[in-house]
Amino acid sequence: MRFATWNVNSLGVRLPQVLDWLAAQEQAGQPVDVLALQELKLTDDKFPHEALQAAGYQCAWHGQKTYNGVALLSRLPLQAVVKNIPGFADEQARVISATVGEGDGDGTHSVRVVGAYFPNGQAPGSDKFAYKMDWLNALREWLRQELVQHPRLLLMGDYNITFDDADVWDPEGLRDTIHCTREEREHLQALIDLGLADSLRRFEQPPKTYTWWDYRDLGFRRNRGMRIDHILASTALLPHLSACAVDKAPRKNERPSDHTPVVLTVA
DNA sequence: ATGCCTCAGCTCCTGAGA
Repeated sequence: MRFATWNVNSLGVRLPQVLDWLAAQEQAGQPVDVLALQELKLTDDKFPHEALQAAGYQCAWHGQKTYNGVALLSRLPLQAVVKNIPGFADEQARVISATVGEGDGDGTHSVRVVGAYFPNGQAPGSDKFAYKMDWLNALREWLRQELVQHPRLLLMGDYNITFDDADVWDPEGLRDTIHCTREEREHLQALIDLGLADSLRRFEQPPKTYTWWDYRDLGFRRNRGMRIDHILASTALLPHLSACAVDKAPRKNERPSDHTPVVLTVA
C-alpha cells in the first residue's frame, strides 16, 4: 500500500492537480491508496467528494472557511473517522483520522491513519506560537493513547517543524526562526519518543531534500526550501516500510501548491 | 528587509501562510 500527504494550499484551486497526480501515479503502476490533504480552505459543503469518488477514492473531510481544513482520500473504506483531537477544544479544523483496511486498527492488516495540519506558529513569542505549543501538547497526549489502541499507526501531514539543520536550506540564516526553534523540535522529538519514526530518513535521500519552497524569490528554482511535511510510522509498522520519497513533480506545475507530496510504501 | 508570492474574502486591500 502507498500512503501520501500533501498540503494543497486550497483544494478549490488545486483539485485538478490532485486528480492529475493520482491518475499519474496509477498509470505508473504505483497507485496511491491513501492520501492525506491539508489546507483545503473550504467549508464542508464545498468539498469535491463527487469528483474524487469518480476517481476511485472514498473521502472523509473536516473543512473550514478560508483557512485550514483536512481530508483523507482512500481506495479502501475509511472506518471510525475522528475529527480533530478529542478532548482539545479547537475552532480550527486541523486533524482527521480513520482506519484503513480490515479490522479496527488493531488488526493485522489495517492501519490507523492520522492526517494533520500542524499550526504554523508565525513567530516565537507570538499568541500563535503559544497556540502551536498547546496544540502539540494535546496531540502528543492523545497519540500516546491512540498508539496503545492502534499499534499500526501513521501520522502524516504538514508538521510545520523541521527536524534539524539538514531540513533547512539556510540553517544559519533561519536559526531559531519559526519551524526551526528548539522548542518546536523538542515537540517533534517527543512524538518520536512515543514510538514513532521519521519514514523518509529510513531510506537514502538526495541531499537538500525539502517538501516546501517559498513562492517568492524563485524559492523552488533555487531549492531554497524546508522539509516540514512528514510521515511518522509506529514501531509496529517499521518492518513493513519499503520506500519513502518526496515527489517534486507537482511543485513544477503551473499555479502549484507551495508544498509537494511525500509518499510512503508499506509492504 | 516591515520586501519578494499566493489564496480567500463582506475582494481593488488585508491577513495569513512559512
